[in-house]
Amino acid sequence: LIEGVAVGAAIASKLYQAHEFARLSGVTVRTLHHYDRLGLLKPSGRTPAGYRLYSQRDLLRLEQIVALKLIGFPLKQIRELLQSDVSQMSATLRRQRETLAEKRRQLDAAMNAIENAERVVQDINDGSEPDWDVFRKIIEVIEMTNNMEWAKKYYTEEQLAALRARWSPELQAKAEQDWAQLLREVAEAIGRSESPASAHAQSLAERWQKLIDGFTGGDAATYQGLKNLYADEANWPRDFKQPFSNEACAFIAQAKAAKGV
Amino acid sequence: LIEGVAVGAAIASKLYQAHEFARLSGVTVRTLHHYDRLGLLKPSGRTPAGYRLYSQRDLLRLEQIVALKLIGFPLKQIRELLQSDVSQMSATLRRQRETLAEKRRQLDAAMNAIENAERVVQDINDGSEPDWDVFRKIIEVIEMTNNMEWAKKYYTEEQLAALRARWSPELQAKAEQDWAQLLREVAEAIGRSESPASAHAQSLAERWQKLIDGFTGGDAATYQGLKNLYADEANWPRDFKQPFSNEACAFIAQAKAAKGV
DNA sequence: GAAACCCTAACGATGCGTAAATGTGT
DNA sequence: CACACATTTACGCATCGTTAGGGTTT
Repeated sequence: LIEGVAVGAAIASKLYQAHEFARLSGVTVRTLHHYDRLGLLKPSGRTPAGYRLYSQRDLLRLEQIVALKLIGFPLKQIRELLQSDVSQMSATLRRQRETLAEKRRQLDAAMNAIENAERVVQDINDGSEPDWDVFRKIIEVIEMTNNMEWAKKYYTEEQLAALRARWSPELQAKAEQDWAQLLREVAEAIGRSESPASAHAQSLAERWQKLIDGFTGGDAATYQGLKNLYADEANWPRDFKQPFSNEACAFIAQAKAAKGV
Repeated sequence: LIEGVAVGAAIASKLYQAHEFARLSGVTVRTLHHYDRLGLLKPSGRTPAGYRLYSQRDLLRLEQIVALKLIGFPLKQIRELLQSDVSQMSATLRRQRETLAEKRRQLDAAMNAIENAERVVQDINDGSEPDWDVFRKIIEVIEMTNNMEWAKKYYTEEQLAALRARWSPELQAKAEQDWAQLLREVAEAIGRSESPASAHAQSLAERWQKLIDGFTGGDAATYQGLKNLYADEANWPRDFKQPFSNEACAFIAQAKAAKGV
């Protein structure tokens, strides 16, 4: 008698057991359980023993779910989308595309960093340097690449293209050394209370400018971008450390100002 | 006395409390706890009260962790990497780059599907069709785009470029209708036990070939790719359903064979 | 009786955010 | 006394995979 009811229902529209339905739709039975518990896709019926029974309409809904999942929507949002107004789909799709685009940018940045690190490994393996040094440089390159990603917003596309063409990890390494040396000398000059107007201070200021030009390629617009970057301290990432002290910067600024005198 | 010990340790190398260390390194205190529990970064010491104390060396290690996380390594793997041989870094980096590349491909596929869906929404909004129809088409387009992603591996880059240039969602819709109509007629012909050599069967076979040519653009190499795709049944995704029945396919094949007779 | 399904319940993995409850003292 | 910071413990999130234990029978 009870079976008769189930058969009667089955006549109305073929009902599938979990595994059939799963094969039909390309998902696993576990996934069906999951969606059931989330209230995302409740089976149309149950057998007296509690077995889930899915209908054709369930299949349609599941296909919608799978399609929306394909384009990256989380299940929670899919549940809302499936009962929301279609007129909002346009905006929703656009937002989702932007979300994915952002993820893609991050992936690209990471891949960029890896490529740079791989280049360092290549270069160094020939020199057979100590392990810890190789590793340290890898980390450095990754951090640097990341910093550059962040700094990108201060430059235009053309400026970035020019930078990429000119600025290699080797140049970066050389520049870091030069900056370290120069900053040491500036600190000494400040320690000796040298006048910013002195000939020595002027030569330091000149070297300072040369290092900057080495980075900007002498391009005024790029230089402006760099200045904007340093001025926008409020938006620096927490792990960005100004490479020079404020005193050193002030000293050089005074030296440059004194030049005209 | 006990404090004296802590101070003594602090003299050896400045030690930081959790929140100082967190600010210094750009992570949260919670993250430090997490890494501690994972055994990824144990603080160098503890105060008598159990407060974590971090040293400069800890900072170095944390920077390494952060850098490796930046390029997408999971924490578990980072722990292994930090105690593994540097000589394997090259291969590890390459694998990681490939992993990220795969993720990027999936993102691209999803964005592609969204873009196609957006175009459908645009086109349909003008016709002011019923909501359910709009939504159904969106889902269809997403599924189709996904199928195309999967099918890509059967074609060369040039073939795909040509396909993209020629094959629009509109053409796809038209083609689906045409195929449905043709398949109906073929099924009827089979039902009537028509001879594959009959004139009617020949015309059906001709239309069949025309539809295929419409997709391949008449290019023989693309046609071969398509045949490879259908031959590689073992690798079809679970949700790919052959658009035609085996009987229909056999009937057309016989009709083509009979043509020469 | 056995094969082949079904069910629910619950842990695992990923990387912390966010309390809660409680102790310390930079 | 109170403020700021510390500690441990544990739930939450997202999406199922994977047993485990125990019924049902397309």
